[in-house]
Amino acid sequence: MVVKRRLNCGFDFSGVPKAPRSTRRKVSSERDDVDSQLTAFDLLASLAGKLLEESESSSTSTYGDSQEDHLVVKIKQEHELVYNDKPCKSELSHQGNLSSKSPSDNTSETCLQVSSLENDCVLEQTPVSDCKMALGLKQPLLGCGNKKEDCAVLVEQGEATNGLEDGGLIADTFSLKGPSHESVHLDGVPNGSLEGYRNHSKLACRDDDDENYCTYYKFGDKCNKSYRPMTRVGYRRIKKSMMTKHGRAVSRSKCFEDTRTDGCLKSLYRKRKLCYGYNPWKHETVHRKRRLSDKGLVVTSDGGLSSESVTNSPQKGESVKLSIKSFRIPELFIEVPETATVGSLKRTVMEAVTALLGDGIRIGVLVQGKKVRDDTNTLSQTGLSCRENLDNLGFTLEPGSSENPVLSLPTDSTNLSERSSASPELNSRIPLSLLHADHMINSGTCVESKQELVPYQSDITADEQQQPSPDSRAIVPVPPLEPEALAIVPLNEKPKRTELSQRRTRRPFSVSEVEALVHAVEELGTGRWRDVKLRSFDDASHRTYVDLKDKWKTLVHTASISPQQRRGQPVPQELLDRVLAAHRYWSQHQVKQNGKHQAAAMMVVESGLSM
DNA sequence: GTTAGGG
DNA sequence: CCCTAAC
Repeated sequence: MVVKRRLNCGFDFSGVPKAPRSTRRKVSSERDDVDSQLTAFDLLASLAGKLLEESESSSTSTYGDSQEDHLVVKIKQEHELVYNDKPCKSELSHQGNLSSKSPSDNTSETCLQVSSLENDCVLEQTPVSDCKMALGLKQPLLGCGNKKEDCAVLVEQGEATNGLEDGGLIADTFSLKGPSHESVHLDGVPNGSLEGYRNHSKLACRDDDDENYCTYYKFGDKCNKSYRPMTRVGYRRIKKSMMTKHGRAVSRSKCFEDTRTDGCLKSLYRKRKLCYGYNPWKHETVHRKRRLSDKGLVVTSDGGLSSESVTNSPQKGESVKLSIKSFRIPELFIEVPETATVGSLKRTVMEAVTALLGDGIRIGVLVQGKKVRDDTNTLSQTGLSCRENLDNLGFTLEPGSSENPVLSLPTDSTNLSERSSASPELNSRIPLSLLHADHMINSGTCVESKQELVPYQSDITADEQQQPSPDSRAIVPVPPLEPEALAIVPLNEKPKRTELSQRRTRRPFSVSEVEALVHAVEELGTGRWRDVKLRSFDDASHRTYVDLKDKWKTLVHTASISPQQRRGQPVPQELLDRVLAAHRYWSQHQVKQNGKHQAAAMMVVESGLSM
């Protein structure tokens, strides 16, 4: 099996096949110009940054709460088969040795908590000092909940990285620790149980009302090889969700059962800043750990970027008070070789997150788990006029835009649905990735779905999806908490490309582009695609010279077949004739001649003769 | 990093 | 558009 790495993040690839350039390039370079998009998140981030700056001088923030703030990166093994029917203990017994708690990192962090009060968005600065990363494993956690598929390994984040290559860690949970927590954090906080959250002994197993949660450590090749799902021998997939955590309990909304964590907006803000060239994460406050397998590793995040735990305060009059406790990073798929270092893993996750956020994020509103798509309705009309309902209010950070959208996509998916013959309501629940981009493009309204670029999944969807088929974790944006969508998702279908390396959105060449291409090739020939790119498509960042080469290839083919056989947007015959002429000419003259003008002139003559 | 060609 | 090989 060929191991494929999806990111180029400075791994040491020596000895292993290199990842395709096209893939490695993806994360970092294909979003250069996407930051111009002003999204709600931008506003939020800007506000956060502003307030952060202002508060840096006068740090009078609420320290009390801050110590309970921490960011947790959860990684969950997607292959529940690994754990099913296997006592956790047996897997754990010989695995306590990776523990390498490293309280050396004294990085001080500042988290921002966002709350909206009386229509004014207030950012409370809540410094979190000493966000340690101790990538060590705590003692094996022997407890195991009912849902073994949820078994995960908690790993303290830190500098300690050695030994992981050999560890054979099955599943992990990353946790960003708050200052007051020396121990492992569970990724879920029992309702209202901060004490339990802090209690190490209770960390072993979360047993929520909603779900039992087993966390444990698992090491050794035995685990790796014995229980590896047969479907993906060479890979490990780990569900990972990044979320912020807060010690105190918040909403009991069923919608956010696994996300009752407090927010650290700063984290998002900082990620966002990365997109602008500033990389505060270089200081590594992100805590990630990896799961290692014999060949590769896939880290994914849990579903949709759903803001969790919206709390509210008693309201008076018309106003609505709410606070956003946390945001979650959308689905992330990462593959790294097990020979990669932890540091490179960090970079990988960093790049993935950056790429994700860099494409822009939109805010979605959920009411009782249902996505509210009509932006025109008032809150009261949406049913958000009372406090009780506010408990069911949620937000999602949705995949935003891609670069240079042809048309601005509406913030809701109604538009997409309308193009389909089926009912909008139904289609609104269809994972966008299942709506082929080709269809949308060829349907005449050339709107590129932004959402197909960066999918997300809701917690429930992600979790439920992985159960019937580990490999079914398609990168499909499924509206959060709309279980109906599950019936549509082909669970048995094995998506070819998940992870980050999604296929680029198809961007048919326009006639003008074809004309420019033909013109350039007429002068430069067919062996200088880089020059063609620089000459005529230098400003089209989405057109690589490989694209141009490929397009020329198809143009030649198109020009060679009968018009009846051609598909897609018709290319003027005049251009096709020029294509054939240039192709003929350069096939004979190669690229050796530098006398471009002369060559071009000769070509014109010859093409004239042939025509 | 580019180019060429198959998929 | 992706992937790989070759340079």
